[in-house]
Order: sequence, then structure tokens, then C-alpha cells
Amino acid sequence: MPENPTDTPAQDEPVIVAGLRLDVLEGAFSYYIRALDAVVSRDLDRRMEGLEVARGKGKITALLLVDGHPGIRPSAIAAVLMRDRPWTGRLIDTLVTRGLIERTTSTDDQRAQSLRITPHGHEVAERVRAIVRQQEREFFDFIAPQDRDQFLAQLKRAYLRTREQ
Amino acid sequence: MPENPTDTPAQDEPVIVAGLRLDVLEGAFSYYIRALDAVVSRDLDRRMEGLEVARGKGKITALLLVDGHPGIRPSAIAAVLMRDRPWTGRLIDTLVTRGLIERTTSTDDQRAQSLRITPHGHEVAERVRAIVRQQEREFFDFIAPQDRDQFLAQLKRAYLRTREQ
DNA sequence: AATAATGATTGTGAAATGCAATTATTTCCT
DNA sequence: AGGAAATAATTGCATTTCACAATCATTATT
Repeated sequence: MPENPTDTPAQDEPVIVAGLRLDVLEGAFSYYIRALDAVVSRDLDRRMEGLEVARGKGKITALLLVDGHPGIRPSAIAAVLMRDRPWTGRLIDTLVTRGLIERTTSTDDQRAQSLRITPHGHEVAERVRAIVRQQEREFFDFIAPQDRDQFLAQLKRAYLRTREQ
Repeated sequence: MPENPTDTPAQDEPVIVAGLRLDVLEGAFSYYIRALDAVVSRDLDRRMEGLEVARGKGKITALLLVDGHPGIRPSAIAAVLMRDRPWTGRLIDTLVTRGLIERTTSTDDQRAQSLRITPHGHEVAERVRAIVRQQEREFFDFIAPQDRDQFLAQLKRAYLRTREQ
């Protein structure tokens, strides 16, 4: 049983990109995470093209959250996204404008709003789920099956830990 | 010898963030990468605060590339960053304006430019390296030593593979 | 009842980003 | 050699993103 992921570059082998060495960044988690984000986001944008939630960070998460948690408040979405409320408010504006979710004032707290998915929004959410799953299959197909769980677990762990800080 | 990373959440355990479930995103590489990027970038911004290369993606990489590759062309930097040339041009403008690098027309090709680090730029590059290393130590300290190489190798691999597409 | 805290919106300005058009130089092709 | 095509880079927008301050309404605290 192999202890290391399949076919990974050796630790001492320099990382060459476009013929250039990456200096300290070569050994930096932060660099790869930031660079990967750009590529993954670009790819996801392409896949979502035409769908009302295309481009930008947040709309997809917000839509799925509303679909999965009827009556959710904007501030709860802001907490997950780690964004401020003005930003989240405008995000919700666009989802409402596009007829994906609806916004009513909450019955138990009249300051708060209660967000619910519309039938159309639910359809879009379903399509979003399909696209996300498809991207996972197609875009990340180079990750060997036996490495997937471990890699995902590490990312999860990093995600949950860094959120705390 | 353990085969799995230390203390990782079980695969079937739902990921709860701010009390909410994440739907499909919970199992999506893309979600964690995108979310991690936001946190890591924010943290890096804080650490670089005051330094002429703070905030934004690209200045750090560009500075280190110029420092490590005297005479490098803007287009080479654009290739590494996967950005268009106008964008890269303006990035270089700011580095030049701040006295970190200097720009001359290349001798072998008068269309092209040749970028070189200034003494001040080199100093900043050194400080950037120290900060990056420090972030790796402090921010990612939750990754168990025995997991680090493997996690980094997976990220590297993902990075290199996704660049090809 | 007065004050503080909470949930959300509006206003605004600074950056980031992306596309099209332009200029200058070099390479390629007859 | 001469002209077309390709390459390196810049300039000029037009959009979008994003954060901060100020404001308004409602609820909680004392």
C-alpha cells in the first residue's frame, strides 16, 4: 500500500511554471490555494454561464443555503460567506430580482428577513448541484480515487480551522 | 503508521458552518478551495500591510519573479499569473511607480521590455519571503507535520494539472 | 423610558477586471 | 526586398467588486 499520493512530484524537485521557478511560493500552501482558486473559479464560471447565478463568489452558496434552509436570514448567509451585511444584502437583491428567492420580513423578529426559494429558484438550485457535481468529476479527474477522500478531508479540515481564526 | 491525516472529519459526517449544512458544496473540492482562498488572502493582506505589495493577487508573485529572473518580460509574468497583458502591464506599472522594479526595453527585441529588481525592491522581496514563510508556519500550523508534505504535494499536483487545461 | 444592540439598507468611492483598439517591432512568406 | 501576419505592450473605457460610513427600524436591556 502506497503511503504517498500517486505520481506526485518529489519534494526537492523545483516547480517550474512557464519555464520559471516560483521562489518561496513553490513551497507555500497559500500560493497553490490562491492560484487554484483562480482556475477553479474561471472553470466554474464557464460551466454556469447563462445560469442566473453565474460568476462571482456567493450567489451559488446563497442559493443553496436558501433552498436547504427555508426562512433563513441574510445575516446567517453573511456568516457562512464571511462577508459584511451590505455586501450580502446586495447579493440577495440580485437573487430576488432574478426571481430565484423571495424575501419577507420575519414574523418573530420584524427587523429580520425571512428568505425562501421560489419554484424557479429551486430548479436553478438543482441545476447548480448537477453542475457542481459534474465539475468535481471532470475538472478534478486527475486526483486518483484513492487520494480523493484524503485530499478532501485535508481541505475540509483546513477550511473549518481557518474559519475559526 | 497512519494512512489517514490526523484528526480529520469522517466522510459521512455533515459539515456544519455557522449552524448550517452546505448541501453539495460540502463534498466539493471547488468550494473549499474558493473559501480557503478568501481566508488565506485576507490573512496575507493583513500580514503584508504597509508593505508596497500588499493586497491583490499578483504583485507578490511578480516581484519574486523579477527578483529571481533578471531581465524577465512582462509577458512571461502574465503567463505565470494567467492574466492578460493589459492587466499585467498595469501591475508592473505600480511596481515601477513604487520603485521596486525598473523597466527598460529589451536589447534583443525592441518590442519587449526587460524587468529588473531595484535594491529597494530586493529588500521588499526579502521581507515578502519572510512573511510568506511565517504565514506558512503560523497560519497552517494545524496541519500535522506528517501530513504537510502530502497535502502540499496534492495541491502542487492539482495546480500543475489544472494549469494545463 | 432611555439606551444599547441587532438586522438590514443606502450612499459612495476606490480597486479590480476584462475587452477592444492602437502603436511599435519582428517574423514570415512569396 | 517588400508587404502581410504575428507579437509585445499600452491606452481607453465600461463593469463589477468590495469595503466603509451613515442611516433607519426593531428588539433587548436596565
